[in-house]
Amino acid sequence: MRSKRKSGSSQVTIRDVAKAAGASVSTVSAALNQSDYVSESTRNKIEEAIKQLNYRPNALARGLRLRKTHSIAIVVPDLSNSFYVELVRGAEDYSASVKYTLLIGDSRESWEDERSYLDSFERRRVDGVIRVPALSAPRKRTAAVTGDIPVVYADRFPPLPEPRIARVGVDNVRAAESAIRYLISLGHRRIGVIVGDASSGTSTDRLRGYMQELQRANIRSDRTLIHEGHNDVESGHSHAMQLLTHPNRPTAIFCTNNLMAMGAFAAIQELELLCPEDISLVGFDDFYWATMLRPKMTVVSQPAREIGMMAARMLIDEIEGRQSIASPMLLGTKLIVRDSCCPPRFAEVSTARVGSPKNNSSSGRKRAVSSQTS
Amino acid sequence: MRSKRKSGSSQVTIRDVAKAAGASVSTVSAALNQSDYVSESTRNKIEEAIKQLNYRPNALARGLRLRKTHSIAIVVPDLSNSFYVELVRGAEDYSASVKYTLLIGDSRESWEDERSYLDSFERRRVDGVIRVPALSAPRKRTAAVTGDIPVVYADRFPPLPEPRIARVGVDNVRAAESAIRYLISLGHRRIGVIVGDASSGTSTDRLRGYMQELQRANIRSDRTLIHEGHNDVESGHSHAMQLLTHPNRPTAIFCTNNLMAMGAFAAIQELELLCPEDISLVGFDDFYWATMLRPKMTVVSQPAREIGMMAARMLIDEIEGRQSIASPMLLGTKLIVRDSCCPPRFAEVSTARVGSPKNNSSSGRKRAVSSQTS
DNA sequence: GTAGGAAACCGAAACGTTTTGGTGGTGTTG
DNA sequence: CAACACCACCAAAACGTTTCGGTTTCCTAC
Repeated sequence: MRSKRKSGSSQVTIRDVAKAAGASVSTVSAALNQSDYVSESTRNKIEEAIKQLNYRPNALARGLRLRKTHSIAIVVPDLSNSFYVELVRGAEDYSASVKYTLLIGDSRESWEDERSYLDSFERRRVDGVIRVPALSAPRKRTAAVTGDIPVVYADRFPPLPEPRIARVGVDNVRAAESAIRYLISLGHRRIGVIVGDASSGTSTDRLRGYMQELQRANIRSDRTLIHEGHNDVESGHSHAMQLLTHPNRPTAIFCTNNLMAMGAFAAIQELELLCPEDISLVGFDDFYWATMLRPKMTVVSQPAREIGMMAARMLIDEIEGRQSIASPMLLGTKLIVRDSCCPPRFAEVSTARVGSPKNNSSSGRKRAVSSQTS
Repeated sequence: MRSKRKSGSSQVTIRDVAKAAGASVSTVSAALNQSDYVSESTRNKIEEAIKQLNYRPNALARGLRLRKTHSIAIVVPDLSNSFYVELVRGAEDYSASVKYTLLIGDSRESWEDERSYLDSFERRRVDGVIRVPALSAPRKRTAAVTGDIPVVYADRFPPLPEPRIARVGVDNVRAAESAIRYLISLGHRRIGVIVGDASSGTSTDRLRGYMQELQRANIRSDRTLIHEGHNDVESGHSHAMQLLTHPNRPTAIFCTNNLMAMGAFAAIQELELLCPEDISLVGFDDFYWATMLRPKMTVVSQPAREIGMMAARMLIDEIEGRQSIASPMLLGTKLIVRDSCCPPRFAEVSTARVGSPKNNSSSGRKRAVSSQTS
């Protein structure tokens, strides 16, 4: 009973074109793939026929025959995070420039969804896929699901490198270090950190950067200052709440992704604390709204678009059997200083110091103040 | 010289499965499509073989044979706008629930890009497509590019309805009316509006709502208060600047999309005006950051996800030849009152009023105040 | 004991491309 | 004139599925 499409011509094929142009199927095909020998006159006749019949080549048949679809896929964990939209656009731009189509998947941090996307892409025989694994994705080799096709990891990657799988992202350790170094330079000694889910390598790296930089400055790390969230606004909010209502609260907070930074920002506002006077805040990933908030947020920004482009490039290089960039390709981050940080109000610096408390207390305070006015 | 994939089995096909299971190709196919008669024992053997060989059905071949891919596509104009991400997710959720795959395109408001997406989807023989046309898309019938496949318009649609093409969105006239009515009830008389590109029907509808509501309140509309932007932050910013630096500036501004509202918000901040005391602001589309700004922004919110779901539903209904919802399906909007509006400071109400100025001035202010506290 | 029919399976033809290996026809060269 | 190269074109065989019609086997009923 189901009424099918339109009336007449259900599908116009290359055969129809051939007939109309008085040529053979193979000639039409040759003409289409603008190679091989086909005379000017027949080429014209063919183009005419194509326009006439409104012929659309069937990519399914083509892909089937060629065993190649000229398409790649990307699956990101959260399209509502502008960082990933930027990343996708980078990948899109590069693929378009080399005539590949990009298919997009949004796993919403669910391994189930990611798996189903990968599966669907694999059935569709994409030539390769860029993965930003969901947090809940298994950390073991997932060859089972991606099968035989080329993969590159972007942004996040599993702890131990897999043989034939390229990676591109940023140096998260150094990125975090730069943020912490900056805070320390302002005089902060009690710095809280809200990292993402430990299951993502990025979070552990960023935490490591935090630790290392503290250590370098001879600041004892305090476990109560380290909170683990889930890369979303909610957890940023709740963990910031905990940090801020702690009796001996930090003078600065570093959030390792933009959504958690937003949550922390909201928490600060709710508690009616002054930012940056009462509490300094550093976020991760630059995003448009960061400049729209008051105070404008200081962040360490990642080259999202470049990561996407690089990932696509490395993937397509691999697909076409070209030698590509060296695998763990790490791009640089940038600390963008805006208005959400300043020296701590009462240079609590002192209390964290190692030496005799009183001396350091006063000198520490002076130093902090002077560093503020400088 | 190009090194192909892996080593051995380039592709395992249904034939391999058949061989391994000691069955025929047709039986395996029957087993896969869980219909038809196939005995328990052979079904088991087949499943065993599938697992063993890690067989993945080839969607290309399947689609080719079936002339149906069980996939639909959506192309939205701006993935960095959370409204469209929500819309996409709605479509995704519905399609997934009925076992369709959703392909996503992000045209970035460029007709060239949109066209190329549509083309690519069409070649891929998706079963249908949801379009949110780019602003620069031609307003005439675009059958040429979508060819024969079912289409439904979501959110935006061309001025005159096309015969077999369904539409789903919101009633933009009433949505705008509700915003303006609210502002008027607060006592505003000079209300600026920044609408999107006139080429999208949504913008003209929203402008019409604005006009109608003013008229209903006997307020003469002032052409200098009407600005046409481009649905992006930049133009929101610049037009708000113009409105706010105007000698006789409005007491309230209504922006017809979220990005322009952000731009206006930024402009207000830059001019160091107090919102809402100096200037009230109403945005369009709810978005997460709206609650994070100070003041929290009052917006008219659209059911983005539902629009996406509806669009997918209507499309798939049409694909499967089912009777669907009546075509111009308009969902309701909601005015979400937050903190970005209050009665105008000097009830300039009076000047716009028709009757005796002084009376209305004072009464207007009082009324507004009470309506706010209620 | 045989006709009838259901159950379980199978072979082969399509779906719309690309590609391989040809086939004539036309110049050019020794 | 034979040999050869080259040009423009074509027929047919894949690519990996699904489906249509047919075949075997086995049971039941008369």
